Amino acid sequence: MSAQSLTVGKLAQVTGVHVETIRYYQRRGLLRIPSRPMKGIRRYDDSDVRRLAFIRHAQQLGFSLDEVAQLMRLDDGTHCDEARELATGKLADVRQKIEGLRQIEAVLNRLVTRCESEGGHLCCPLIDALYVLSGQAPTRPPNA
Amino acid sequence: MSAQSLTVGKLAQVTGVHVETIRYYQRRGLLRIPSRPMKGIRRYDDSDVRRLAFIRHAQQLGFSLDEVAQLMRLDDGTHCDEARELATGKLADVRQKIEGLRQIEAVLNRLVTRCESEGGHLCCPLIDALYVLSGQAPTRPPNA
DNA sequence: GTTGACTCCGTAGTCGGGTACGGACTTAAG
DNA sequence: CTTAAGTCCGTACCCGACTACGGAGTCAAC
Repeated sequence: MSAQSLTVGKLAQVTGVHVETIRYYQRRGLLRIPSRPMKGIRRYDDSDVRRLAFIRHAQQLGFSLDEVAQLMRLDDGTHCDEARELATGKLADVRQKIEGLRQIEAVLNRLVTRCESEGGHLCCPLIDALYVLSGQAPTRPPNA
Repeated sequence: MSAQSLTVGKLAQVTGVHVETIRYYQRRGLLRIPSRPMKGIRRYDDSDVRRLAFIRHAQQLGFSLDEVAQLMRLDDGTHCDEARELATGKLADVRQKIEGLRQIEAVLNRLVTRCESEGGHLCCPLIDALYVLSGQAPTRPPNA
């Protein structure tokens, strides 16, 4: 059931990507804009379905749309090195994020545990700690 | 050298938080707005310095500004349980993010490794894989 | 008493990845 | 032939956390 000659609506349906999002990707240059035959409706095919899958997969691995565009431009079999470099960089980013989150996890876990044991009668050790906290956790916590 | 009677500029200087950001926090209700004596200039003190530190620390642990506001409202010693609940929830979030990133790391690592060994002559295994990738990685990859 | 730095305040813009709206058009079904 | 659904297109809006701008007022030094 591979797809040939789909309308945007159908393309959206089979890929699970909203019509507006498809148009957004086209504006961003991630997806071709098929010509419209005599002012008619644009038609999409299997290659568009595949491209949308590519975009989704790359996004799931943490690539931004700009990076996805870069990757697509490298898709001619002769730029394997560059693609690998991009992925290697992303892998480093991911590992760094994991490390940052682990530090956060440790601090948060310590605070919660302390709070549970010391309990809150007249003060909450957790909230008190937030005023003071030394620079253990990364300076760039959320996202980045 | 604790601070008393600072101007916004000085407060910004000692806390490292930009003046505009301080005003933004005030608009969001995270920081008090001292009254201005006879149309003069607003004065800040040590408690404001401490509050800004609180905000920064909580942010570093991944709390949004709305959550920081919540935490601050709980700072009277009698709401330790609620605060702990917030932190416990955040801890769960962080762990989930770590798990997601670990899956991403694994996939990315596999792709890069495969790409290195198979090398790119006429095709790049990495890019080819992005078209196909089965749903291994989390559906919500970046941030979230 | 003037100059220049700083403050106050409202409003608007930034980034990334979309989502929503609305009018004009085309197309398929009845 | 009409009507309803779907398409096309531009534009504006959303989130969160800021950042920038610009005019008016204030304050301290010289």
